[in-house]
Amino acid sequence: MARIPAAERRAELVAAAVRMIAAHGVEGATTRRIAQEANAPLATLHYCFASKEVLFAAVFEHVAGLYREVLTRNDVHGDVPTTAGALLRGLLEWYVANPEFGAATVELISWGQRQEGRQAEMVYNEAFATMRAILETAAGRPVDAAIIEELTYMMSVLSDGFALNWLVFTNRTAAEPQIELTVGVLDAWMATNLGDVSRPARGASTVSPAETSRSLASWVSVQ
Amino acid sequence: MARIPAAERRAELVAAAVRMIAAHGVEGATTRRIAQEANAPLATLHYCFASKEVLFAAVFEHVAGLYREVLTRNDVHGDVPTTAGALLRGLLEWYVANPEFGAATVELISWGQRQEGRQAEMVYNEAFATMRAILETAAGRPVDAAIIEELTYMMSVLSDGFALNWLVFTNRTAAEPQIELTVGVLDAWMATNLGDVSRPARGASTVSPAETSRSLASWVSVQ
Amino acid sequence: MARIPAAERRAELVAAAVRMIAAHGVEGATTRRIAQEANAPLATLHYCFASKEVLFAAVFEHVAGLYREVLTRNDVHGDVPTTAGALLRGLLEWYVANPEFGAATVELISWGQRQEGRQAEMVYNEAFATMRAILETAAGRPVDAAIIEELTYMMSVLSDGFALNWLVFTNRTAAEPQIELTVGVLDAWMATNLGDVSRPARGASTVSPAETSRSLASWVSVQ
Amino acid sequence: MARIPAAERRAELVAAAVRMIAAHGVEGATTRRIAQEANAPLATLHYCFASKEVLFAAVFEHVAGLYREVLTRNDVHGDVPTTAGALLRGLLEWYVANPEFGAATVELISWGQRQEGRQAEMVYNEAFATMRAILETAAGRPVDAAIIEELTYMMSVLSDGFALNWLVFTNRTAAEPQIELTVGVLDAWMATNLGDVSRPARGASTVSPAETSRSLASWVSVQ
DNA sequence: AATGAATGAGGCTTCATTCAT
DNA sequence: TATGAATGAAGCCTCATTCAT
Repeated sequence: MARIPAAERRAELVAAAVRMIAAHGVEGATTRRIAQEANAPLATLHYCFASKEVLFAAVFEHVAGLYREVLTRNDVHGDVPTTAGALLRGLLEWYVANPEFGAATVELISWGQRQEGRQAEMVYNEAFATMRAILETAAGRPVDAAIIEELTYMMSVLSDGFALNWLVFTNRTAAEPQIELTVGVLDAWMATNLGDVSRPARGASTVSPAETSRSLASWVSVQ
Repeated sequence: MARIPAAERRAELVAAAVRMIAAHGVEGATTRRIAQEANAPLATLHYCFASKEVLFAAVFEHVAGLYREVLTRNDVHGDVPTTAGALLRGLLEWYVANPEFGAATVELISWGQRQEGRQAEMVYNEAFATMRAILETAAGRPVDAAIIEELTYMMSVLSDGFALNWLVFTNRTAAEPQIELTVGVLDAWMATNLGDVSRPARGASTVSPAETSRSLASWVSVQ
Repeated sequence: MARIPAAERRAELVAAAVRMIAAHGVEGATTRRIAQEANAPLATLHYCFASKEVLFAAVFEHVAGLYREVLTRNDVHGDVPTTAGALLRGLLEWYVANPEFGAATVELISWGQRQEGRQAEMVYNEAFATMRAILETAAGRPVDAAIIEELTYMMSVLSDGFALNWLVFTNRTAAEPQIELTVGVLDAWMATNLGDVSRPARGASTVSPAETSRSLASWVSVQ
Repeated sequence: MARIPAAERRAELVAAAVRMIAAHGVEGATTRRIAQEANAPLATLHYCFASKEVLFAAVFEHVAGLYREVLTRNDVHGDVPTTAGALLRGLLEWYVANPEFGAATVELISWGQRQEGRQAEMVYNEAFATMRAILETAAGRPVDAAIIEELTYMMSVLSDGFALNWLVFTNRTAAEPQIELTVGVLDAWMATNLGDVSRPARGASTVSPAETSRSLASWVSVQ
């Protein structure tokens, strides 16, 4: 009966939903559980959100916002490889620090993919857009879209793969070296491929070391 | 509905369960749907499997077997980097060729992680073991466990990350370059960390013995 | 939503309720829908009417008023058979012109019959009273109550039966002959029981004084 | 847990549904109430009927069957007017003897009219078909379809109108004279109009008494 | 006085499971 | 042994109503 602004109630419910999805999966995140977790009567959930679907849409927005925030927070304002590495590291550390969010995200992605509305895509696209913006700022000048695309794609692949593995094993002691390893993979790829604007889309780089370093030189903005 | 021995029914039910999980997710793979898909009475499901959980355990075994088979089928019997690249490529191509199974696997992993029995770990561990065995055979002799560990870890991270992205976008035209890119990332890392810089991403290694220097010298089996 | 005095709101809410009952039946005429249709906040409905039941009581009054109006409007100020026929015809044509209201009325009658307060009876009794008054005026002098009773009863039976059939089939092309037929039945009965055999069904009576013999002689006002 | 043949259970549920509809209206005939009235757990209702809608379809069939039975039982195998009068009287007496069924029927008709499937029409059409068959047999020879149509239409109008009035007032002492009156109305109309095959569809009969009796003579089968 | 916010009760339906044969 | 029949628990959602302002 406590009079709580609707906006606040909504936020509470979304947070509770994330927690329940993390704990019991999308399947187990029932309206009852979510409402109870939010300390609200079941009917209140439906007062704030017309349907579970609508609530979950808000959850998607929330998760997308979290990603944006994590990425923004980890922008080191360095050159492209440095920034990309920092972003990836930020994501991985965030997963390790918030195991529930990793779990919730994986659940949501795979659930959202079967729902109407392509909400899973939305989360990805927003994350891609944020990465892209940060990386373009880091480059300090317009850069080949294809390369940015590849870079963001690999960052998402690596962070997702890391997250799935972490979700399964949640081995805290292994996490740190795994982060290093994963970031190292991105670094290795950037060292080998970054800066080569004319690099063919397919196949491993055949760029000679000399060429690689030169083009890389024009990439790493000294800012 | 002809009376069919329980043993046969079990296999049918597992297959039906896999199909239903692929089609509707773990959430949507209800006992009713599975039984119907297997052309069996609902009660038969519980006659063959004590509970849904037990049925899903069998499903996990089945999926683990699929992974083993995909990996085994893609063993090119080359040196380590070549073999690792081929295994990864095999996984990614398998995901692209069977979009439902990618979805089903992700669902199962994240579901199994919440259940008793660590079944998700089992699937991973079995896949790791298979990769390890193949790579050790490729190496031709016992090798540093840590390096194999890193390699298999990265292969799983990359294939999982790829799978998740593919699950969301299922963009067939983008898939091929993404496969190249993802395999290329593994290559770059192997080249950097194992020493092989110029091996082409696809096909048998054309790396010259000279280039295969340093760490790789002790690694790449020329077979 | 501008603040509107309660008195005005009451009328709006009753009108909205009638519309919603017509459109969705008593079952579907929820407080929410009624409030929204009246462009009023939901709480206002309960501010204006203690309960849904009270609102529906007002709806009954409204419907009773509609009947009174339809009957009054169709008073042709002829003799008794002519007037009775015109009243019945007026009702039937009203049903045909307002299919939703026929539905709403049937719904309300059968709903009201289950509620406390005998509101369905009230609507009938008011309609009977209106018919009685019109017919007594048509007779031009006090007449045998039993005959008026029979006449009004049959008018209600015929109009209700017509309404129910029309409600089910809503066949516009069939409606006109059905009206003729139904009015014709009343005519036939009046002719048999009141003596007027040949009065045309429609328009003013052309019955000759001579034919208006027997019981009707004491009945039909020549005015 | 008592093992009851499904068919029996279904019949019990349908009967319970009719009783609940009569008592609380279609609106108040909730699955819970129906199940309880049938002494069955709620889930059993959905085991026997896929949905409330399906249950209600069965209820419609049941009611249609009752009508057929009442009509058949009241076939006196006389000539057309006698038979028609007997059928109508049978219906009215049935309503008086089973007030719940009248109530349930009115509810169902007005509810069914808003649902998919035109089930209300089905009930009517079946009743019309039964009447038609009985009357044609009574005529002893093929007769003008239009006249049978008019007759059956009026029988349904009169019985429906009677039922609605009875539903509202349920005045047992008034019922008997009302039955006489209602049947009398049909009789009067038949006496005036029956047998006139060429009678225009519109307006009261202008048939002279002589003509009427003659054509009637050819109608009333002496059998 | 008027209304956003909130809610207990109950709506229909589906679930995994067990019973009785 | 297999399987139709049956069911308690729980799913999401909407209802009329009341509370607090």
